[in-house]
Amino acid sequence: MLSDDRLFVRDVLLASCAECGVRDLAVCASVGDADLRRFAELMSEVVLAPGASLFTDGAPAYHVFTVTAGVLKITKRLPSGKSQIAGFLSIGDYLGLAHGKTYTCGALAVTAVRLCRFPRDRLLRLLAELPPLEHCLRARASNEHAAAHALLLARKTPVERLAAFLLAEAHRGERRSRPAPVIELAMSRADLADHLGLTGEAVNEAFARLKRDRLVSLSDPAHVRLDRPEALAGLIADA
Amino acid sequence: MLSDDRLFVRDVLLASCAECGVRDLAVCASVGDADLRRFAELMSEVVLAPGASLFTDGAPAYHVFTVTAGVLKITKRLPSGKSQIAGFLSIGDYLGLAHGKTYTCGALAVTAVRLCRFPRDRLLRLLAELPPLEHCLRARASNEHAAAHALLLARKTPVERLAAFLLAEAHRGERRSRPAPVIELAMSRADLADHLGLTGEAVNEAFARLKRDRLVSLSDPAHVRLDRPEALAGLIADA
DNA sequence: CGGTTACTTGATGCATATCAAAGAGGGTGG
DNA sequence: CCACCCTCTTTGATATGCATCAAGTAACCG
Repeated sequence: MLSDDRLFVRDVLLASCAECGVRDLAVCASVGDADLRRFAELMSEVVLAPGASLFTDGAPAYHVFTVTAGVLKITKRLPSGKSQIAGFLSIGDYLGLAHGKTYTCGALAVTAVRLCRFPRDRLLRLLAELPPLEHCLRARASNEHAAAHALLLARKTPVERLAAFLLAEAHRGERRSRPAPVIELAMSRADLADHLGLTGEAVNEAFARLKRDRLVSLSDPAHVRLDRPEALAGLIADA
Repeated sequence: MLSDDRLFVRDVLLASCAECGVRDLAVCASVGDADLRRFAELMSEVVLAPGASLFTDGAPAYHVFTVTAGVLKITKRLPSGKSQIAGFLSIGDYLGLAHGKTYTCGALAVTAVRLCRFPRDRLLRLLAELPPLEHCLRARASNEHAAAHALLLARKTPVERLAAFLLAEAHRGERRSRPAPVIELAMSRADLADHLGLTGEAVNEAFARLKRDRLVSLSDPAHVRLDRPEALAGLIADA
């Protein structure tokens, strides 16, 4: 996906961020006029053609960006190898400020895109001196992370949900009795169904399938033996 | 749901938390022996019969609890008025430490339950002097909150997902152009479908239904006019 | 003007919700 | 101790809804 041939970078230094028409839409608005010059000195401009990749999931995070025009899609690699679109960014949004040293997601241009680019390490040093900007960045980051995470969990089959629940219960039980091969379900099927977002019948059918495939065995409705936990974990497509 | 007749509270002060058999399973383990006496002085014991309510969603949060036996279900009231089971708690878990002054969820006994009860305000004062305990509490709280939130979003129809997305886009657009009656979708149907966890056809069908019900109108595939945003919001059963 | 891509529409099949009812377990009262 | 009733669990039949497959239409580009 590293189609850098379609990625055009022009190190054009604007006269000043002060002249930026979209400044008040972005985090840049929280930089006072006094500090704006030092801020602008870090910046260079990037232009992407539609479909071009800005950075990929897992790549070293050298830069932080602010979108000044166009739309990008943020992709997230799933454990299964496939990737899903976690969200879209447009004018005024920023991206690339990962916690670690690599990007935790990929970014591709949907339309033609124009961005302001900041070297990550130099921006981080500057952040320490500009509390309002840092605050602004962190606030936006947490918001968008939460929203993005939400939709990724939407598609789950009854078997997947039940498997996830059983493994979670087994894991929680491990802190008491070590091997924890049998878990005790104190709640009714109806409560379990409610919690998993299913009907009682669907929960039962899911249990039936797990039993048929010899993944679990039930001595009675409340006691579930996990015969092949690793196979159970395999059912959960993506965490 | 306030079946307090079935809620038996015995103010039995244990000789000491030091004799507690499940202490090492709970957050109490992070209280050193030296501080344990002051900690134990706040504690009283509570016993619940199966089905009994410990506290209800929105009630004033006077106490914090640690489960020493049995299983509770945590219920969360949804905007639509119905409530859903957000999770189950058992031995070693604690509950009731809300951020505000009221409980953000309800708690009902599934089996017979025994708990240790601590007055919230006095515990909070003690927390300030016991950093390890506070750290332990906060860590557990964030984990379980995140896990609980995840499953609540599982059941969404294509129309609900699309409506939520359109409203989010409209809201995001408001920071640029004020009334924002028309939103521009730069991304393809396929990208949109991927993001919403649907197929392109399902997205289309959802658009068709929204058009048929006069909630939105499309001049072309990329421009969506929200004719009745409030009705759109009504489609989203629960946030 | 032909080719390509994206959007839209229709037909089919699978999976789960919904509706309905029959067995299993536990508790109560006779 | 037994019979009865009640709740929970389990099973089956039907219907809806979304995915999948397949084809047609419209816009864009060479």
